[in-house]
Amino acid sequence: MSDLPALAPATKHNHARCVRDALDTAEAVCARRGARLTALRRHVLELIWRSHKAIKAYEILDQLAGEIGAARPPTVYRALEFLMAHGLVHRVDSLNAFVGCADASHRHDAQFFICDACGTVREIDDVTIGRAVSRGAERLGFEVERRMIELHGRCGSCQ
Amino acid sequence: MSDLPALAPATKHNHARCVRDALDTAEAVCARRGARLTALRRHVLELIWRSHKAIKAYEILDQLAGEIGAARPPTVYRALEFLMAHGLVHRVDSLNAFVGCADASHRHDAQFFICDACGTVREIDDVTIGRAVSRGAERLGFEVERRMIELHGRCGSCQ
DNA sequence: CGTGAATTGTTATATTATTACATAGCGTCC
DNA sequence: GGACGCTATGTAATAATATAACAATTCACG
Repeated sequence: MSDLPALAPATKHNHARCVRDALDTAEAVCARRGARLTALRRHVLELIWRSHKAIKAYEILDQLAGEIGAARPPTVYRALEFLMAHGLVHRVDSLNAFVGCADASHRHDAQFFICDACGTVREIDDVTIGRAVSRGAERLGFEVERRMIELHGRCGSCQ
Repeated sequence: MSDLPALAPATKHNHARCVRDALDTAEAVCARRGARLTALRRHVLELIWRSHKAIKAYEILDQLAGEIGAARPPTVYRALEFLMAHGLVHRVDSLNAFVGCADASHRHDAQFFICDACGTVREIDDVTIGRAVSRGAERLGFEVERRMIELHGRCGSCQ
């Protein structure tokens, strides 16, 4: 399992461009809101986008430490908190890890398909799933505020 | 937020019986499989069933320690591992906590509705949600092995 | 510039979980 | 019944994940 970009092989994927787009979107989103995408936060976001796998907070920490010299947990967790607050990054609860948001330009539901073989996390927003959940909630009289939908298994190229 | 049983108030709920049923089912499931529901494992299962909230491993540990005297993390985690392996308990990843399985008698999909106000976790098996997920996976060529669907919000009585 | 708010640094600690190895219980085969 | 082997439990240490609390710095804005 390399650290290089992991995506379905059928997908012609220019990852440099993929990262650039993510960072550009992040800049735009933050600018629009008057939020400060500082060098540190941007750097953390970039580390997260090095691959399409979920990355752990302490992996980010190690990489930062290797580059900046000093880095402590709060540095990373605060950056993550900011990035998540602005929808630029998602936390994958079942992995205690973080992944770049595939479409940070607007708020949306998301479901995560996590390949346990190669580690790739594929984010989709499937309205059918969303609606099914909403109807289930309604039947229970439950008001949903946060949805965590994470499916583990094997991606197409790892089966 | 008390530690007493928490369920929708409309639900007339005899919790003593609810626990007894859970333990009986557990005995039956284990007997059928030749698995040993030891005193310790049974005790942990009982602690988990004290309420319909998710309980943390270290809360179980504290309660055990108060009763048995000594108790160390592996004791609890091993019991949990056993109980989960036999479908008697679910892990709620978004809470790092554990909840009794509402229907341990057979394998099934599950979705969890977690009230962030009172802590109650309601487990349902909604085929519509299940099917929607399966179709989404199919479209991606993804083979799902484990589903984690946890919806946070407010239950009917906490809105 | 000077000021207040936001950001980052730093130390310590809390919380969650596992590894590794020792001991004890328990079934079964002769 | 005793030796063997397997499963379960005890114990100590530590790894992995996350937050609290307070100090120092930076930055926007007047």
